Amino acid sequence: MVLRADAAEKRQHIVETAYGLFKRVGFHATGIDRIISEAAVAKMTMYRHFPSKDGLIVEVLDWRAGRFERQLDGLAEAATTPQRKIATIFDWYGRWFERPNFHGCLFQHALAEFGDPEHPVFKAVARQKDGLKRRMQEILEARMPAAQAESTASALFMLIEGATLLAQMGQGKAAIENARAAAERILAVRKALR
Amino acid sequence: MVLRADAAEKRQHIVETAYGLFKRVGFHATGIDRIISEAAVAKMTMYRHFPSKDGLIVEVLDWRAGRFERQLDGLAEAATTPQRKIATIFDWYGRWFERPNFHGCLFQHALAEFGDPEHPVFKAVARQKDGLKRRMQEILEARMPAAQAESTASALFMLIEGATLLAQMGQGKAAIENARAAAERILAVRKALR
DNA sequence: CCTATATGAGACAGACCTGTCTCACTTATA
DNA sequence: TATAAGTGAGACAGGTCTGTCTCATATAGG
Repeated sequence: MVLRADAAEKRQHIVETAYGLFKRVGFHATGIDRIISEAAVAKMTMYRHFPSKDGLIVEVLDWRAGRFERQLDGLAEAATTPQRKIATIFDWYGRWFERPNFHGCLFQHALAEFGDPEHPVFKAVARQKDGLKRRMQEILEARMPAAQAESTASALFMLIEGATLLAQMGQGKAAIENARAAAERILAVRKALR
Repeated sequence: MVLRADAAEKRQHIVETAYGLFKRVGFHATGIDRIISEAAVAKMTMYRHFPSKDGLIVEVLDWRAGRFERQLDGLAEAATTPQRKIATIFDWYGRWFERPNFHGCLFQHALAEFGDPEHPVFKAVARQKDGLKRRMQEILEARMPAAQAESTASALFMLIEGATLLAQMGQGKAAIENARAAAERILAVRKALR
């Protein structure tokens, strides 16, 4: 029972179309009818690929998280020092904030609409956020003890999430600059304490 | 044409009931029927007090923002130095995170569900967030030049918003500690540069 | 007492929601 | 060519949504 190539492509097309709508309109505010209409797909095609709307949301989030991780992996490869690896993450956010179709962080939005910690969407958000925090923590562990790396990564994470919020309110440019400056100070002090 | 005392109380009761539901359930996910049922109020009573659901949401946010500002005002009065005034804000968040009915920041959630900058709800969110950032900026201006106060306030704001996000994911205690430590370092460096 | 105001209860409209189902059609593979 | 998977189109069910409307009732002030 071979899955036809078309089927996989169509499935991915639904994911990306839903992604665009969820991002622009919101999760609850985006109806199934609108997703299938914009994707030019029959309703049953969508329901054959995904168990429910919530299931589709989780897949969209996981796909988006994977793309994010791959992009950061690529940037980290080119960076030589831990300090520069961290900088490339801030670079990524700085570029993201300036995109014309930037609408804030989809994971922050998902957390707002699905506040139940037992809900699969909540868990998908937690996976992505923990992934980013852990990524920075592991980078920092090359330069400081694990406990220090954790608290420092936590601070950098908070700066980035706060900057994303400011960016959604039209202050992205100043936010990423201030976040970067604060991060450099935190890291400089950490280094001095070593 | 005297407004009866009952009417004003009932109006406020609707606001606070809606607040509890929006906070726990979300904005789009909370229906009018549920609000009036929980408030034990007729539907027309609600629609006589508020022009629409969106109008009610804005009033809920403005009321919540006012309560927040008044609480911070009270804490700031007791604090002697700018440094301590800032600390009382972090204290407030630390206590908030530990509350059993903490469900994250209602304004962050509103921003997630109403992403259009022209929407009245978006503007209400921007007012609250700008208010917090400006509050910290004005405190810091007693100790540093305005430009430095702005970038420092921005960094503190980002730490707080990021900590709120972590708190919603069950890491409130560590988050506020790390945010406070990062803030102290940023302020210490700022002071040294003075 | 009498009148204006506020309310409770609930029907109602019109739209939208998720999810299921049928049926005809296309297309890849064996 | 024959078979089966995948699809498009759309009806359909059952529920929910916001917002309007009517009507009976309660109450406060003149």
